[in-house]
Amino acid sequence: MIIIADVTIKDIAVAAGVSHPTVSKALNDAPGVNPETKRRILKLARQMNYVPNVAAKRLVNKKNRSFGFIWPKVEGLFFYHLCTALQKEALTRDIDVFVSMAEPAMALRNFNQHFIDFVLCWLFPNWIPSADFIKERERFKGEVTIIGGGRMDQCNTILIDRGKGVYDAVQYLAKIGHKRVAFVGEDTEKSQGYIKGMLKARMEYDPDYLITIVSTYYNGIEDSRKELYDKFTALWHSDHRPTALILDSQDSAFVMINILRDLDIQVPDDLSIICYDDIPELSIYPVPLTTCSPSISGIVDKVLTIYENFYEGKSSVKQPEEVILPELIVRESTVPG
Amino acid sequence: MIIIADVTIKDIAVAAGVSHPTVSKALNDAPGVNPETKRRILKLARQMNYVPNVAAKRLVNKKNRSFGFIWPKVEGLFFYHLCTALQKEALTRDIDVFVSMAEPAMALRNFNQHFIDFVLCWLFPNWIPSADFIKERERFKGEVTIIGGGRMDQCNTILIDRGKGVYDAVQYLAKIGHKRVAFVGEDTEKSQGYIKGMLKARMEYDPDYLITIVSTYYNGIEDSRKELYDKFTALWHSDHRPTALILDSQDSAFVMINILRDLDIQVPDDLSIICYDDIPELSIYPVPLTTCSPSISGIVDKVLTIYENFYEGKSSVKQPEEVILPELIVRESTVPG
DNA sequence: TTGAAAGCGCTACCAT
DNA sequence: ATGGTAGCGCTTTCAA
Repeated sequence: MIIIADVTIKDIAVAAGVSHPTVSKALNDAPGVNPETKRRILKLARQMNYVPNVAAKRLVNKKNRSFGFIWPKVEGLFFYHLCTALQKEALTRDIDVFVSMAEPAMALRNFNQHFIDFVLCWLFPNWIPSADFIKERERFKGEVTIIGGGRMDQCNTILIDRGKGVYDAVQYLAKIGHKRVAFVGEDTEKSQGYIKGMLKARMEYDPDYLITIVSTYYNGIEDSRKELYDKFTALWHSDHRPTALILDSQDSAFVMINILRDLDIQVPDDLSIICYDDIPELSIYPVPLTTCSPSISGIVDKVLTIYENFYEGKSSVKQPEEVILPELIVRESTVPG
Repeated sequence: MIIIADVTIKDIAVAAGVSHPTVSKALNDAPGVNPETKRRILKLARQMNYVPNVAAKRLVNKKNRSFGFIWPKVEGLFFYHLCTALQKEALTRDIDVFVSMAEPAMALRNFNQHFIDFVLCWLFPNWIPSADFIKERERFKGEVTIIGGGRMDQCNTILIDRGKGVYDAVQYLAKIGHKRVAFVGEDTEKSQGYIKGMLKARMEYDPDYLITIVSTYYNGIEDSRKELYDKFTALWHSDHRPTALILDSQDSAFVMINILRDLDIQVPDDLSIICYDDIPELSIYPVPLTTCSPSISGIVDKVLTIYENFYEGKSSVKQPEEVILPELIVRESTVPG
């Protein structure tokens, strides 16, 4: 490979017959440079193909418009779509986005080393900061925003009221006449919201309606499917067959819809369905699914607003915390029950 | 926010009672440091939470064991799994991985600005370098490896012989007795491999067997599904109904398997199936799919080997180019025809 | 084996 | 308005 020595401000200084600090000022729109001199320097810089050395710049001062996202250790397409949306919007604002799939403390450290000064970290409600994470956050030059349920000192927080989202979904089903609503998913704030929603709506509740499973991520898809299949068929053939089903994630949806097909259960005629997470892939099912999901564009907006505040220096950890409420999007998988 | 000044090698030097060049040598495994001194310095560095300043390192032309991956603008889970595998293996080798979803030239520029000095870029065979990409590659301090079919001067290349992969898949089907094999997918090297394979195997070929579709990514899933549904049912009810089907991607698989269900076609009894791309999600189907796919761990190995060569300085753009051949993994979706 | 000094490209400060 | 100088954190050279 041919190595071409980079043009430096000193080279430009020589060519322009000025000193290198003057070139630096001209190039950085700093005050105190004769307009005529500045014009000459700028022109020369262009002609000579000058490219600033970011390492040298960085060694002297710090901030830059960059953004790091720490991808949680969770399968699924939601985060892919979030990243895509984030990248797209950040581009219009001239922010460089990087994604790390490393464990959070490590990711934060990597971002710090590489001068990324705003980090968004998706963490779940059961997360508690590890000693490493705390250390890295202290060392981190910029700002950290935690979204998804995790909390920590010195970090902005965006909560997602998943419980309320599912609660609302249950109320909607009640409103359109359903009496027996089941829930499939992990035991989280979502299942809690489901139970509260059932109580509030005075539905016919039976413990069998709450089908909790372990994430396919930990359990393997095959095993999850089998467990779910057994539990669900038992419920389906019982005397309290549900008329509607809430799926707590795209994860459970993929498996569950598959099971429904095997059992020849028609959606929505035999069973109405609401699925948490709204991603395009869900539309491969014959029936467009009613979903309950935090809006990706809403998340992106909120996060980039925090970013801009940080960049302007107006930043500080906010109280009260921001909360995002999942929205219900009614499509064809739900009918009056 | 509490600002804690970074600890530098000078701080360590003071603590260790040596000079900072000695610390530098110790930290970089350079020769000429008393083992005892070195041990002390290393321990101190750990205790003091020393993190090297990559900008300063870069200023003196040093590499920093970082790796950037440019995620192609394609939906699908394959790249997610690739990233995960890459991250995992890189961790064991102490390499920091960053992912960018920006357009390639922009991504390269961002990586350069942030001192990431090895970039892997997934690009398809029809890709031709944009002026911007060429410019950014020239400016880029480190090394660029292009994988997936794209090529460019000054870059390492890893090709994937998708055509041969599909060709081999056809030969396998021929070997187990199939006579009429159809193909569903985009018009790419894969469909070319399919045609060559059909000719070689002296199969009963009919143009109807080649069902080309536009990626769901550009077309929308609904439209793709409808188009595919029409074409396939026509073929299925013709007098030359296929006994086996090759799907060119997870993308077409998701849609096609859905269609097969609607038509009540049983896999593999009524139809054998081979799918390109081997990802865990495909296992949600009742029948484990026979797949034909570049091995993710193979890709990771190959790429990290190139990385290590680069890091050791033994690097140069290799000729001939490396080629990865997709592997056939026979599962239950194919039976003798 | 060790360390003093130079220098990478840049910006900040303070003279001029 | 301009430029000399110092210094960011690091590696390299070379003398001790």
